[in-house]
Amino acid sequence: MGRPPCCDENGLKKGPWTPEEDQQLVKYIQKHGHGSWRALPKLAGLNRCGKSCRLRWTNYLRPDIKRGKFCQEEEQTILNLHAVLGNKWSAIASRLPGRTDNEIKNFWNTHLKKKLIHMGFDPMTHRPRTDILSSLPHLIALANLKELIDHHSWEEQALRLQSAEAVQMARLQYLQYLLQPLPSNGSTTANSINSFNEMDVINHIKDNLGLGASHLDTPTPSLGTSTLQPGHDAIPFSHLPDLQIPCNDYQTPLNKENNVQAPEFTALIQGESSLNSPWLASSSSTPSPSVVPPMTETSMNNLGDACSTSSYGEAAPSIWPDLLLEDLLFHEIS
DNA sequence: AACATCCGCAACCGCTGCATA
DNA sequence: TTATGCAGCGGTTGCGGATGT
Repeated sequence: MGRPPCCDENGLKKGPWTPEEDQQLVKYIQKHGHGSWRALPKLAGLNRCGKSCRLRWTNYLRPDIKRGKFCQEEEQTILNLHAVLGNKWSAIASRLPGRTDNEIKNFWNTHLKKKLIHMGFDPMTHRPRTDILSSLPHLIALANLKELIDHHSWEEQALRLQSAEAVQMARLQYLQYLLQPLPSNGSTTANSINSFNEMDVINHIKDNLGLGASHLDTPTPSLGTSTLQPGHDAIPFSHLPDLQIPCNDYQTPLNKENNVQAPEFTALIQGESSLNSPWLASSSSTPSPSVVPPMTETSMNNLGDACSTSSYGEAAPSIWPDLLLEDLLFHEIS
């Protein structure tokens, strides 16, 4: 409370540590333990503040630190834990032996966060982003998810239920899109759904599905074979609590009332479910060149099929973008 | 080859929570 | 109960190397 920064005192050294300083610190701690961090620098003969010494030790010099790249399992564990705990880096680090909170935080900020964003997820909520353009990859992934499930007997019944839930979510996204303005490019007017320019919508769909003009401009399907490419990145849904934990009252990640000792949580943080999931299994054996699985003809159909059997559509307002997108996504291409 | 930009990481800063007097 | 000191945490910064132009 109102204390001056410790390093301001007496011109204590800041910045990168030299090998000599490292050696001095390690030597002292190995001999005496760190004891009081505030007292340590003087005792160890270092011209540093205690805080700096503590950080250097915990983040770099500690003998049990594991160095090198994060493996697939570690990455999945971080995703799982972050979905539950949020930015509680030290809590996450405590579940990853040899990794420091700083390292995990850096890895999150430089890799995982971007990855989730690219896949159409909000990195804070781990849920699909609410604007359609950024969530298109997610919708694509959902469709592929269903396709995948249809070709696996693996926990089929349970996953079908989850798939149905996911598809419902996709439909919700879709509706949300209809209720949001497109980014303005001069030809559209914000906040007015009736003022959407038809070509804008079509172009956005084209751009974001990565489809050539022919796919939308002609009725001939040319999306290639309908196989899910195993080399592509795993769908990250396995870490989503509502898809993985049989828990109806899941709340926000930061809600301290979550019972983190529940067996479901234990399974979650150990990545049991996700490690057994077919997409992780398929991706772990192959490098992941692309974040977004490709949309295939079959996955398009699957998404369409699932949506056509849902009751959600009946409640949707009957407006032209609805029909247009239904056509584009579910009928025209197939 | 030179310069600009991007990226990853180590370290710092400021805040919070806990222990203690 | 309040003030103080400390350790720990999370956000942010800045440096150096890698990559692109």
